[in-house]
Amino acid sequence: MTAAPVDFAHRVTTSDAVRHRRRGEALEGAIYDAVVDELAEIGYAALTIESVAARAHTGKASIYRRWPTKQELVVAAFCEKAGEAFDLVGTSMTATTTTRDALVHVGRRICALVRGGVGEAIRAVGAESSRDAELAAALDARVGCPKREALLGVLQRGVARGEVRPEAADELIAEVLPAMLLTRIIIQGLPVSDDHVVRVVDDVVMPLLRPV
Amino acid sequence: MTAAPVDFAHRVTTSDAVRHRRRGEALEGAIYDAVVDELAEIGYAALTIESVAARAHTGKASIYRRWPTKQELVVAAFCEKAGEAFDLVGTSMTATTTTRDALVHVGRRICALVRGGVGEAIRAVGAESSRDAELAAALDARVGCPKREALLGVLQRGVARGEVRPEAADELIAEVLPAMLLTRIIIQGLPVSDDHVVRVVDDVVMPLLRPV
DNA sequence: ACGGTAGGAGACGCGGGCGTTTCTTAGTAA
DNA sequence: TTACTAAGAAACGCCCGCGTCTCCTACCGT
Repeated sequence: MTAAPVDFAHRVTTSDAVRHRRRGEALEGAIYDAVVDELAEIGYAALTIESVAARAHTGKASIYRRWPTKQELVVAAFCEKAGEAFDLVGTSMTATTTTRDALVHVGRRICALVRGGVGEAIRAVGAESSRDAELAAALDARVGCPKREALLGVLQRGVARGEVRPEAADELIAEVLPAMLLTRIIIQGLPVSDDHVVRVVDDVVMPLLRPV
Repeated sequence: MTAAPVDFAHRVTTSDAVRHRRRGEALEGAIYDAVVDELAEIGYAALTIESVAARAHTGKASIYRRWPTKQELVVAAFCEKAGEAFDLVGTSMTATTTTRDALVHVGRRICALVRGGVGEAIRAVGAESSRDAELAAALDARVGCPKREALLGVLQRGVARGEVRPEAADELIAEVLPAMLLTRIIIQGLPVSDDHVVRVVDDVVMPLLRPV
């Protein structure tokens, strides 16, 4: 015994402007954008699948078809946005770029990435990952590793150029720059200016690197 | 027209063990403990007023009577736990304590504080505070300021003892130690060993402080 | 030109936490 | 001792988001 059929004829499916119907990657991109905007505006806790669907002008079904849970959706959006951020570090250095300038560049890139909705995602997903080892591993592979390698790469290049003492090309030292920026942005919630990045590099990181 | 009165006579209000009925501070302390345990086990998102009440063996009304929202409850619990943490820094140093040992001590204290449920609280409340300036200010006054002052105090004391170069008694330098520890614990969700604290102090912070 | 597939939109039933209220009773102050 | 306040416990109605399902239709391959 099913319920009486509902009359759908009254619905207006096309608004006055003829709506372009997106598919595949174009749709996924729009959903990722909606996720990040939603994170920035209302935060992870208040974010719902329904709110994302509404903002992306799509149906809930199109989202559920791709990601089973809110968490997986946010992780996917986050990885998408964070993915290329560190790949570009290597390619943007020329032979004349000093280690110091490379570090400033990486610092700015971290800030740009983490500003807005993506920072929210880090907090929220990081919170989950402290209780979910699988998620923690996935995040580390996608974001942690690239970041570590990018920074270690800069330091090792510096050693080769004679700008960095060899013992300073170390995982712990490489963590200093991201740690200083991320605590500000994510834990304290303060904005970080370009000027601040420069100060961290010049007053904290570079003194640790310089050969005696 | 009200609903028909409900018969409450069937309720068993006293379990077999005679339950001690707490009041005032004793009750509040039990609720704070329940909040922190709940944060550590299921996280901020999954925490509900009902789950806290159940764990603390109290009624929801007793909680709503004190805190209007989940957020305020968690903030209160967090401040309670974090409150004294930094006050003790000054008193635990003797005349013979070196700057290096004082820093290790502060580092361990930060780790101990942030481990478990309190770390969860920082993440969650920090997330809110990026959208709520008033909350951000309250948190900074309760936790951020004491932390900064404690660390700057250690550095200034080091200057007086000749262990620290004067220009290093700086806000930015003082941030290095907490930044290195907090990113590990809160953002990456990794445990931090005593050994790691020592390495951060000896390999990162101390080299920044030493007089030429 | 023409199915088939997937997208936009939203109804639907369900579950769970919210905030309130009700009731009994333990502890406290007068 | 007695009156009063607040604690422990749970029922209640409400709202809201979940996950599914249905409907219409734009787009794509052939």
